[in-house]
Amino acid sequence: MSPRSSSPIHALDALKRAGLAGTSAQIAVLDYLQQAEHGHFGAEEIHRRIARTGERMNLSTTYRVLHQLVGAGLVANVPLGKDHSLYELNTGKVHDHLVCVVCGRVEEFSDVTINRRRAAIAKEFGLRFAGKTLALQGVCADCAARAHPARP
Amino acid sequence: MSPRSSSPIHALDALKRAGLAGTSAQIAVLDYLQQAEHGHFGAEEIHRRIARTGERMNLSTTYRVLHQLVGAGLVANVPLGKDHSLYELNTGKVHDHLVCVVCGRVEEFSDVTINRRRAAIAKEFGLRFAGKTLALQGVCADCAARAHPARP
DNA sequence: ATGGATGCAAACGCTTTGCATAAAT
DNA sequence: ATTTATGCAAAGCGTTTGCATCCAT
Repeated sequence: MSPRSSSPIHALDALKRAGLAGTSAQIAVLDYLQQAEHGHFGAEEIHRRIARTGERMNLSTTYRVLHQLVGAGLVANVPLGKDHSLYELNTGKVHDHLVCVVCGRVEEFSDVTINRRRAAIAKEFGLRFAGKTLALQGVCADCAARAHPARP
Repeated sequence: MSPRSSSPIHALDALKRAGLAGTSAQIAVLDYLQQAEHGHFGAEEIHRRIARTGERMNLSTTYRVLHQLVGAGLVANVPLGKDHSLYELNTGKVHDHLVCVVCGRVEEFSDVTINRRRAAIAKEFGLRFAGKTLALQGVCADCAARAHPARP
């Protein structure tokens, strides 16, 4: 893997620009999410990973920070189905997700046709658009192969 | 309103055909969902409404029955966003939902273009399609008007 | 000294479970 | 007699909250 080297300064910058205090907890969370761009994580996981780096932080703080970051528009919380919602860096790009129900892997995609229809439909129903949830669930190729090794 | 008159016999029929026992609890739940076709309800709500009819049923039984019905394909559980999932009669028709984040109203829609793109994308990613979640969230016309009565 | 951020523990809402009872075949 | 469904109460899970403390301005 080639994780872009840690960028706590960059994170601090972004936090300040977003009007947040830039506490060490905020930095730790945002920094982790930035390193793992295009990664999708549950709050527990984020917390656990940060704890591993030595940073000592309470889980409730992780939740609180996550809320702040979402509020500030730096992070997005994506509902991926029932009882499954993850946090990701908000890149500003509209996209949706594919989720493997076996291994939990998450991929992103973006489809202009879907996006257009989606907007049109909301308008049609007089819905002042506020958000969307689109996740395709299924079994990814790897997991399918693993389940039926006979027929790869 | 014109609620099609109660159809416990029809419900029992459907249950038997689906291989379920057809207990009074199962009948009550399915019947309620059938009467309210195109309605969307949380487990609590279903339970409460049934209780009102005199039928005495425990909430956990409601959940268990709901599971059975979903398993049998008679009912679908639709995740409508974070911490929001409702049960609806499974009519077999593919459709998605619009949700008003203010009043909670749920509308259904079905868009062939979206459905097609969705299938194509899943295939493209090698995802053996298993399900989808699409809900558009926003403020419905009524709630918008209520919020800004000056500018209807 | 003021306001926000934190840890901790306790509460939360929704859902599931264990177990003993009851019903149905 | 065996299986299946039910009620009840308790636990579960992920998340949120109250409160006292801590930190930074």
